[in-house]
Amino acid sequence: MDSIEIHDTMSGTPIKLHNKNIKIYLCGVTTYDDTHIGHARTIIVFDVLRRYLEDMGRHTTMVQNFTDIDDKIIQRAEAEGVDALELSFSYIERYHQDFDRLNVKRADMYPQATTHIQDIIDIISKLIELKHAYVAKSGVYYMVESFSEYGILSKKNIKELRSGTRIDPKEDKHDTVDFALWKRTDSKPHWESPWGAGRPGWHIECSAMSLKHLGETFDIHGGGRDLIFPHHENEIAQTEACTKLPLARVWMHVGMVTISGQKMSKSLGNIKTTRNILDEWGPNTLRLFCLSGHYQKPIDYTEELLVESLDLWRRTESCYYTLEQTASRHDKVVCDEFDQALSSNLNTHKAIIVLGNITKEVGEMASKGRLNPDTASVLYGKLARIIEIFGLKISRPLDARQIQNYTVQRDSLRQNGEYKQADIIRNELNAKNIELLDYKNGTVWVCHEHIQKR
RNA sequence: GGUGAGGUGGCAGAACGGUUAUGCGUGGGCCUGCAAAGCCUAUACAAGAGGGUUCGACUCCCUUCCUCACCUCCA
Repeated sequence: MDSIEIHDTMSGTPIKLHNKNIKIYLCGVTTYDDTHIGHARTIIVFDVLRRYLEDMGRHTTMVQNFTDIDDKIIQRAEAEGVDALELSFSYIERYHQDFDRLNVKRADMYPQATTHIQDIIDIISKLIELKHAYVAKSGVYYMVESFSEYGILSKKNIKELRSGTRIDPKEDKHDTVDFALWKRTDSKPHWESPWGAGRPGWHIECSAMSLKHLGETFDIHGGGRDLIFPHHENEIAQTEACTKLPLARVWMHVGMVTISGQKMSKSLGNIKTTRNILDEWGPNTLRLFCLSGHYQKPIDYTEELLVESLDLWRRTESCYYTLEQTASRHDKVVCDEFDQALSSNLNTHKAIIVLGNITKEVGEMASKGRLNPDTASVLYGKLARIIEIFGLKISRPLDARQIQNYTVQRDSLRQNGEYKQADIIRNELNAKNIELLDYKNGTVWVCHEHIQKR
């Protein structure tokens, strides 16, 4: 399988990705708080996309930004009496802790707005020069009217947007739909610019950083659905006004995580943090949860869905160890159904069913004593590859040989009818998250991930 | 109001113009020294409502009702 197509928000159609090197810009987070599972979902989806592309032999370049200066960060810092940039820094650290635990591959680069101030100033200057932006008292604004394609991504028209907007008296922009590129201010933090001290507006950092690190046109620009407007629309206006070229070949947007049908958001106070879920359910369950639905659709957060994901993970662990201990070869094998699912718009929902089917198939054969080393080898190869692409991680025991010895020892005790002794060994292993599966043809040991829930 | 996505069996949630999605749940059974895990089997014959196209629609078209998201910060 060497082709993959992804649904493009701009055209509303699937688009094939042809390039050998796929350049991806993912809009990351604003660093004023811990991430929640909505963020995690988007990032996990892109992680799987990347892993899959790389498995196909493509090269990927992934750039994911941190918006580390913004009004919210400043507000939060003031409330806590700390420095805004230090606050950002600490949340970036926490971000990495969480997503390393989630086994998300690090992006090739994590550019930050505050380390690209000169690039931001440069692109604003160019926009002013090209008459797409103007300088006002309170700062520099983008002139939306000047960009004829404005609204092309979000399918909005300027007139309607105008009727809906409120005028902030602090802003002296010419048109209510115009948005800030540079906000003039003397309060900290601020940077010097040709238009006085201030800080960048939201949106412009992504234009500056994607242009700098990925070039004028790259393959995929992505993020959560809620970024379509205004964030991505404004990025298009900014970048394309400068380059006259399409910013991205494909716009890929991930659906929201909802709670009882409503979007998870700060204002509603229905947040589940990544860290919290990770502590309770572990990385693998959370990943399967995030991949359980099609990425374009919302996923409703429920404990039941997490339990289902956990059950699947438990079956996957058992299946993996069963195959590993039966197989004669341990190399990766392509699974067509799985690839078909992922290559058509990254249908992880379908791909997860393939995973479920493998566990079922193995369970069936093992329970009937029909699993032979050859079959096991093929299935092992498929499973191992799926686990890799999904970014799951099988837990490993400290001393596999010792467990193997105990298992053999217990077997002989059982054969001699010394069940009490045998059960002591089993209980000891169970206490260490080692489960013994007594199949017809023998016993397989499984090392389970320690998970707080259940 | 505009734009986009939806409304499927007890619940969650797919694909597809004509064949069992799948998972959970529920009933019964099997395997086992006992467990655990697993297996077998049964169970839903479902498509918001109303029209139309078709030999045939859950799937296409029209109408209508409802839900969600975005239109202000948001992954």
